[in-house]
Amino acid sequence: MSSEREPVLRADARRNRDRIVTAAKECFASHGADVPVEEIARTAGVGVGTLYRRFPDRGALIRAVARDSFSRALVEARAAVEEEATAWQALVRFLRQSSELQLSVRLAMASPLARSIIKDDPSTEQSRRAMLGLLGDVVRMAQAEGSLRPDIGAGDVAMVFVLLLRQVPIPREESAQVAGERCLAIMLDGLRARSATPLPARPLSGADLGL
Amino acid sequence: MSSEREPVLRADARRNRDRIVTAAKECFASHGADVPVEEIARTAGVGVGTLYRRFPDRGALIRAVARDSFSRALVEARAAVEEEATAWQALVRFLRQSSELQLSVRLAMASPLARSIIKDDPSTEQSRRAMLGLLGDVVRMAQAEGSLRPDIGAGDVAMVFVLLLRQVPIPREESAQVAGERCLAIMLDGLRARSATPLPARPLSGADLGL
Amino acid sequence: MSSEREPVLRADARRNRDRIVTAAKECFASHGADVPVEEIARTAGVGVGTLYRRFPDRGALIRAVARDSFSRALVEARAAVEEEATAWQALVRFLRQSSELQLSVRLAMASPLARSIIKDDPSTEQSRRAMLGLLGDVVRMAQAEGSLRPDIGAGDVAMVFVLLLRQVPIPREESAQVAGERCLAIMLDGLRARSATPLPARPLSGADLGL
Amino acid sequence: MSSEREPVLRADARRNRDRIVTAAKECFASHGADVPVEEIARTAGVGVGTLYRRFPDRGALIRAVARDSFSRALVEARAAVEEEATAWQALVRFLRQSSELQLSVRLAMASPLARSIIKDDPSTEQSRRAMLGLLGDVVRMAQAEGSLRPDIGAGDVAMVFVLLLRQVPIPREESAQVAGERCLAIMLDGLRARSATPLPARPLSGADLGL
DNA sequence: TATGAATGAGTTTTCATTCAT
DNA sequence: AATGAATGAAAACTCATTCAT
Repeated sequence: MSSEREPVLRADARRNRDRIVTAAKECFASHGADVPVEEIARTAGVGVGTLYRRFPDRGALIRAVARDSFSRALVEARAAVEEEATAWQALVRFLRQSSELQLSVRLAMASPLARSIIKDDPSTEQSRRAMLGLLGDVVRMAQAEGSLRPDIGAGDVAMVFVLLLRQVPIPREESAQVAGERCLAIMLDGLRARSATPLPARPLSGADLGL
Repeated sequence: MSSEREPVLRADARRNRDRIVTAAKECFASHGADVPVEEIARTAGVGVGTLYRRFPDRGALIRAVARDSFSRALVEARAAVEEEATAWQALVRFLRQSSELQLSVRLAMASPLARSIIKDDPSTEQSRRAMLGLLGDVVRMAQAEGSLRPDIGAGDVAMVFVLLLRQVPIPREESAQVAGERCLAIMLDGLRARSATPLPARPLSGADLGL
Repeated sequence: MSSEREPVLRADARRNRDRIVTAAKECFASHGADVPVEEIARTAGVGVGTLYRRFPDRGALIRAVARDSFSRALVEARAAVEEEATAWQALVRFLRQSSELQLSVRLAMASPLARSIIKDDPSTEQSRRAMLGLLGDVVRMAQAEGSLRPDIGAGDVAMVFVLLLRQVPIPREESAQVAGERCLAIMLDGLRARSATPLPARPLSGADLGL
Repeated sequence: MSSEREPVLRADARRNRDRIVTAAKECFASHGADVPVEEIARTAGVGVGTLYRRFPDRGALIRAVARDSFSRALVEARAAVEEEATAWQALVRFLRQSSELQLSVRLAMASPLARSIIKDDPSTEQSRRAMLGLLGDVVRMAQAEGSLRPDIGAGDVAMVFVLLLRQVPIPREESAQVAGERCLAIMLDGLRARSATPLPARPLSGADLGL
């Protein structure tokens, strides 16, 4: 679902493009945003030239990965809203299954360069907006059903969302799993309607966060 | 409080060393963990040669920055425990004033290399342990005074701590301030004793997280 | 009049070939002898594959351009000899209308590679010889009619010819026109029979110049 | 005599810089304007890094070579004016000893890129202007002494000058020598006062040629 | 000791040429 | 036969690290 100016690629070229984006995701995740382009090419099983034909520089690759991740996350978010019985359940699933975004966001934080590249990309921007809109709906519905504290805005949820995204890499697999769940549970408890301590200032919108 | 094998430097050499560490912090923060060594030297106002005399390689610099940040954070944590009236207050201050650690932790996440360097440094390790011990004390005290939910361990608090560290860079200054406060408040609500929903698994220790 | 082993091409293939040679001329002229093959293909409106089918490598293209230019120049030279009333007039027209050769010669000078390619091409070589023979005739005739100084050989005229070819690119169109004419006039004055100062050494033949 | 922003280099650095410029001249002359940077470095006996420290890209190198050549040519031109007995003699020496400029000019013509780089360089521009002024003086003096035809301007001489610069590379050494001399002699005959055929239009100034 | 010049290995990037569609 | 995608060798360029001044 990534689109740069795609003039409809030949089937094989399309396949290669996808393999490259996938490889870039993996490489960025495991070796950081500065992994040699050649390593990405090797992982994708193509020559560097092929990679450069599609992505003129590292920035284009970062953009493509971000677009891909964001658009997938959006798809998932929509599914959550549709399939879950209550708004609160949708919110929980939303927060829990944020993994699709993990990579790009981690990437985004990693280098100032990547950050600015992603920030300036209209396509990613669009996904971000759409997601924010969806989030706003869910927030309102959850507050209407009385599960979410009322002094909360979509921006606040987005922040929690982003915080959860950036899970610390924890050595032991099982611990990581548990830690993630507990963290989420603590956050959810902080978001629940009952028994909340009043928050400072007013509910944040996405705009407040520059989202 | 940074120590590599510090043979007590002459006053001016000492000054140089400090300027370099400070410059490195700034550069890492603004240009990422891969800023050219030369840029750091320029920022510090010294030649690369001088920098290399003190820090044989990039790893040494990263280590020094991490040590510096961790030790400052430790000092601050001790002050919090000493000066605050209740354990809960200490915890709040602890979580709120985590800024000193922000840079190194962000750095730590940025590149896998930096991560391993920091992980393997005994001096940072020591600060980390000390801080974890302190945190354990405060957790127990806060639970004893009934302010902190009982199904929480020092590891859980550490995770929340780290999460808060990685605040998203938010464009508008005021929003960033407010957002940070609200996020903290939500988390604190999630940590409060009253009205908590049971958490999954058991309380996490620092060891669980590899800390 | 270009021939490599031309097995008589189909009309459309022929058209393609010509478009490529023309495009190559343009590209060489505007971007130098090192313009990417792909740019030439794009200018010609064909794919690289098509270009490579006709011209196995850059050398073949250079050769083709040179052949084309030389053969056109030869045609023009013959017309000059036939149509002008006096040998001097033929010489003047010869020198003035050298533009057809401009490109290839500029190209020839541009890169040592191109130089050697052109030098070794039998077809271009043949045109060169024919032109030199023609030039020798005209020189003799002009000297016989008393218009050209006697201490001049075909080689000398060729040199002047080449010199005039390499007109400096002059910004303003009108100036360029005038400058060219004046330059030519000065040279012609230097070549005239009357009043010439004796030249050093002996008349040069084409062979002297490696032509 | 080349200057870019030279903050006074250390003696050894200066020496290296000069070696690089010299090597570049040689390499450009023998292998064209596209000779690999590494070859230039090797010829100069330095590492590529050293070359890139001084000259951030090929353009800087081209500029430096052009500056060097132009400024040397200027020095030579001044000497000619000072040391020769008559203006005509100065002019002859001027035209004959143009060799200093040969390389840069040939280079300048070779690639459109190089051409624009040289054209836009203020330092070279300055040398060009100075030389043009000098030429104007000599032209006036020579016309006053009755040796140079009166319908000639500094621009015309400059054109002849440039034409002579671009001597074709002639295979045999001795022929090249002779050919150059004869060419010069023919041109001089064309420039002489006596017996000249009126030239078209009016004397050209440097401005007319965009010089 | 401080400085910044030199080095060259590692990366990025381009482009001639081949080949599948 | 035409096209343009893929390839990889070659060239450009960067920067960590060493060393002469």
